[in-house]
Amino acid sequence: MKTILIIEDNNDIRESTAEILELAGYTVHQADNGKRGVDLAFQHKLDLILCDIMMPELDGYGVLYLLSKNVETASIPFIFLTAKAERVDFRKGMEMGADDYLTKPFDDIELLSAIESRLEKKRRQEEYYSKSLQSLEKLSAGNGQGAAELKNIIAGRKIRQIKKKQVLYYEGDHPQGLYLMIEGAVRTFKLAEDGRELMMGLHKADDYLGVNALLLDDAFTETAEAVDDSAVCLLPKDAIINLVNKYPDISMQFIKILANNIKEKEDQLLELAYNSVRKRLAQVLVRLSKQLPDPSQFKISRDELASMAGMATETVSRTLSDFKDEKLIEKKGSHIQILDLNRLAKMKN
Amino acid sequence: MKTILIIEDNNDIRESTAEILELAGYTVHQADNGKRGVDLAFQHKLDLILCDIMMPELDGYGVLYLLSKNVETASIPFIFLTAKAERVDFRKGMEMGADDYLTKPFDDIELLSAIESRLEKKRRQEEYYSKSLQSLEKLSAGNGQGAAELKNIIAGRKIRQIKKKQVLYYEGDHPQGLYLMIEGAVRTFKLAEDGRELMMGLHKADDYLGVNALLLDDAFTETAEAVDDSAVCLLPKDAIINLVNKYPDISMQFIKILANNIKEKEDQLLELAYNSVRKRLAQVLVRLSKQLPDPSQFKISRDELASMAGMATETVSRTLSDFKDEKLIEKKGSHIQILDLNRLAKMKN
DNA sequence: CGGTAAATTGATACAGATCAACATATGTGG
DNA sequence: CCACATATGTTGATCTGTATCAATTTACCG
Repeated sequence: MKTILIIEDNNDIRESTAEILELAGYTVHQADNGKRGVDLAFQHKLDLILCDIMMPELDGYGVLYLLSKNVETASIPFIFLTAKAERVDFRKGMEMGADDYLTKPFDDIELLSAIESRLEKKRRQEEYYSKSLQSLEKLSAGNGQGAAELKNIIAGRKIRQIKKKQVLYYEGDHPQGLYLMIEGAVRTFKLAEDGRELMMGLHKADDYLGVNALLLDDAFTETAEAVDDSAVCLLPKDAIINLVNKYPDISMQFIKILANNIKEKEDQLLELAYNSVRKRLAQVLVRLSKQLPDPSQFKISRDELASMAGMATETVSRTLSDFKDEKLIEKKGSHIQILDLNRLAKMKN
Repeated sequence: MKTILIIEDNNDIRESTAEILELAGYTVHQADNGKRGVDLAFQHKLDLILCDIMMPELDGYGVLYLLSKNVETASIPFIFLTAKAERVDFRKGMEMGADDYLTKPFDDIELLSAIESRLEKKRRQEEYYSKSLQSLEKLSAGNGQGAAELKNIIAGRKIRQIKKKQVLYYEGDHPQGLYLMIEGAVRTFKLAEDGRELMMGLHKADDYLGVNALLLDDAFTETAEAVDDSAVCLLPKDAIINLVNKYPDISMQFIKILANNIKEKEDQLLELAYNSVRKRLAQVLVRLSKQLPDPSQFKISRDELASMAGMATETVSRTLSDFKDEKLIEKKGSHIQILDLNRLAKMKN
């Protein structure tokens, strides 16, 4: 039977909720503060967590943060219990990776249906993505012995859902493992001293994330944030390091990833140093069109474009308007449609 | 006894020179055009090459170019034979890596002493650098089995001298192997479409060059040019690839090099995108001070600084003058002395 | 010591940032 | 489903940092 953890400082609420769940046939663990909750989550194999936001010691956000940083607990469905359905809180929680919200007071039906629907969703997702995983196997490429083991590791890992705008990891965090993207898109960026951000890369299905930090055994040098709802698979650090040390075909694979990365960065440097804003933006559009699922049209904010091309958002706006006048693109709001990719790619300074 | 190859289309000159050399006790091979000369150079183990510049089929520069691209022949002393001692020719030849010039007509004494002095120089250099190699061994670091083999490879390789401004390889060339810097400094740069160059890196003793291209088995994406007279050691491609595939400690070493490289490039990107010219130049000076042998003072042209910081040479001039006024540096011609490294490093936008 | 290359300085032009006002989209609650 | 609110995008006016062009001055090397 499924196991559920309740983290809630109010004894009445916690115990009555536990009672309901036990009656419904779940195994229940209880924690009366965040710290204990995290401890319990690490000790037991859980299927779902209910967690209050406002708590002494360690609040709900803190719990979620700690759990999401650990490989084992990151993919456990997480439902917040909250007194007032405050807008801000809701957003913040969802952005951090909570799966649902329950507003107190809730009745039995509300509670049980939220839990069931969440567990069911999880199940369906796992089923769905196990298919994606199979298509990925070609990625962990080839014939070597290492490739086979890598496939095993990938197949055995849970898949983690990431909602749009949610952060996968922050610059300065230490890597838990290697992220393999299953679906969606994630952007990585660095922050300048003045807070402006510069996009370093855009990653889609089949890409590895955090290769650098993992292999150097150092902190992340970039922040990774989901552009769309995405799915990633976290391959544990030790297993990967082990594989790299054991199988030349695997280490060669990573070497190639790194070396290609360098090439890209060098090109970006050259571009940034000597190309006009016009040309830079055109290149960004071309790159996006190649990397995003639909090559002819996509949604992207001016802010993101600006941080990709290293310029001001207003300038992006103006330049896009120019492009539109020149029949290179069509645009409406944040929706951009490429009309003449060829001419964009050949744009001169 | 030493073996010498003469490449010269004029039969009289070639044969009389060969005669002199044979009388002096050298083994002599002769070629009456560039192509045949290159063939002979690949077939025989040579100690020195004499080569005419003006020849049909393949001229002296072509011969030198082809030989310098091959691992086996790159370090053979190369002396040009030339009719008029034209300044331009001289420069060009020396920049391409010729070791000496003999102006026709030359007498026996001139010829023999040039050859002897060149062979002697070579010998002394090898002796000198074999010491450098020993100090390098710590580089091919550590304890693994691979490290030991790498040491062997390095110890067995000839050392190649590179004169200031000489090009080690061009963007688009295919790598022969991996360059390990023994002494001096080499800069790598990329060319923008309009011909301006952007410096990607500055490499000094103990650095590997061309890691990227070699491991990707692709063309060089940058041009490498000596900043000072330098010495490099060319480790043959096959041997390195072999080592990487065989020993995890070696592949890990390269992975670290690549990953660190990416980090650097990312920082440069951020810098280039959002920092003022002032700050960028300051950072470049700081980086130079860290990478060059003498941290407090060095010689560098405004052009090079400009291409490192991605700006116009005039702007470099102006900014350096500002720095001087602010007592951050002292300068005279292309000679720069750092006065306040700390304040330079902390320069704000 | 003279000729050439490199560095400096001044004047000017202009791309793109910034500030500000406004328009349009997007999402939410009634 | 509409109306409101907030976020996002657009456009205009202005300012500024840096490139560019041109004229000297200074360094460098045989």
